[in-house]
Amino acid sequence: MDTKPETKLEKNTYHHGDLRSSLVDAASNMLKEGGIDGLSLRKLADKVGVSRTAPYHHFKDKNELLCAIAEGGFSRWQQDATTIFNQHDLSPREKYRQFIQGYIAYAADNPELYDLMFGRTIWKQNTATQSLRDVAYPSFHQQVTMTRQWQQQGLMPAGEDTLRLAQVTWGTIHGIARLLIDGIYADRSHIDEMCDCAVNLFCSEH
Amino acid sequence: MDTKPETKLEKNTYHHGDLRSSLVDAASNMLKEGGIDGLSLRKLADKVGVSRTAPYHHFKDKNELLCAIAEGGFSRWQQDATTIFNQHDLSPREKYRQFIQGYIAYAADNPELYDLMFGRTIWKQNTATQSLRDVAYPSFHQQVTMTRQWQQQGLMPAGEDTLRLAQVTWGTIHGIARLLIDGIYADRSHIDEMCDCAVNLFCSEH
DNA sequence: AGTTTATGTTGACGCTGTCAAGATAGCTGG
DNA sequence: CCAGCTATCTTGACAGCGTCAACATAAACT
Repeated sequence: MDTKPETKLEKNTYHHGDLRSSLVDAASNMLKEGGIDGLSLRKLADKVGVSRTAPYHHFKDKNELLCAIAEGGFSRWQQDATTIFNQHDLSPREKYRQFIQGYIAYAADNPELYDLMFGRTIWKQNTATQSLRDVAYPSFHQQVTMTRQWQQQGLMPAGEDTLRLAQVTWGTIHGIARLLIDGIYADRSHIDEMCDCAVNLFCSEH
Repeated sequence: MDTKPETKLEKNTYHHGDLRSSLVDAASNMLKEGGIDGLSLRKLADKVGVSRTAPYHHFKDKNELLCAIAEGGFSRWQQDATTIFNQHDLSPREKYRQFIQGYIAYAADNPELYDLMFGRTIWKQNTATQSLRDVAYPSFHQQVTMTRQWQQQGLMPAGEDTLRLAQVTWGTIHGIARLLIDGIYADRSHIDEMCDCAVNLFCSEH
């Protein structure tokens, strides 16, 4: 409600006190609004109530700030994913279906964040922070681990190489997610049907 | 070899004569080098040998120029695709495999162009030119037509809704292509194996 | 208490896309 | 052939961007 950055009381001190996390929070909101290009360090500093270059004492450049935001995105998705994965009362097939739906729902609910997490801005230029890598790589690797498990459960063809199978299946849900958040699949009402179709293709048993 | 834009002879006239297509050509090269963000209208004008704002007499803004480049990309891919599709001596399964490989090869060979053609810059903001739509929409639709044919040939499951099946299969190759060109799948040497794996999953007969 | 270190500020630079206004050349009609 | 119109190209200007350098303040440590 305040325009001034007074989270508690009297914050008109010279030092902000908690600028770094305030920046990440505000930047996450700005990202949600206008995407990566719409996230301006100058507007961000203005919104938090500091001068233009204050953020540079907490992030080397815009890329480091983006990596910090992405980090939060991976943490939150990791939570969602494990929640789905710990529903032991579901059949493997149903659990896989819910995983796919949850994945795409996360992307559809946070399109700009997903674009940041899995887009070229960070990975193509190879500018990921070490701490981002520490969160992201396990998330990538988990896809392979889960695929191996699905193969052992007889859900997915055991004959295929696990890594290739994981690449293709993740590629599928990533591709559908991207086509949605990039505005090519405009109709969001058929997500569930697409997920069902993908499950039918990938999973043998009914 | 020339720094001056003399394609034939004496072009030091006030009017360039063929500026529009020169711009699209040079812009396509710049796109290939530095991507969408690296494509600067000012540098482009400089490279072609005109002033900063000359391009604005041929394109309303940067978006219109990007749409013109994308248009060329769709035309060229359409040619590649029909070439593959007209190889009547191949089995349906082998033809599908080659289609997938050709698709991903096109993306991998022209990563920035592919990003432009199927990325959010144009489609998310809904800023596609009419003439771009006229080329792109048939290309999107062709995916559905081909899928129906593959279903009729018994290559793909006839029970699935054609549109959903097309969305999922295209999503798959699009997703793999994106993960490659966005730098997440760094190793390009396993593309063929991934394509084979996808074909195995999607196609019933062996 | 004095010095170092962390943090915040103002100024400046070069880059970007794009609008406005003026200059030039080619086309079209009398 | 010449007047006028229009398409094209020019320079000037503006706001916005990321980021570096230099300086100011406050906190922390010796």
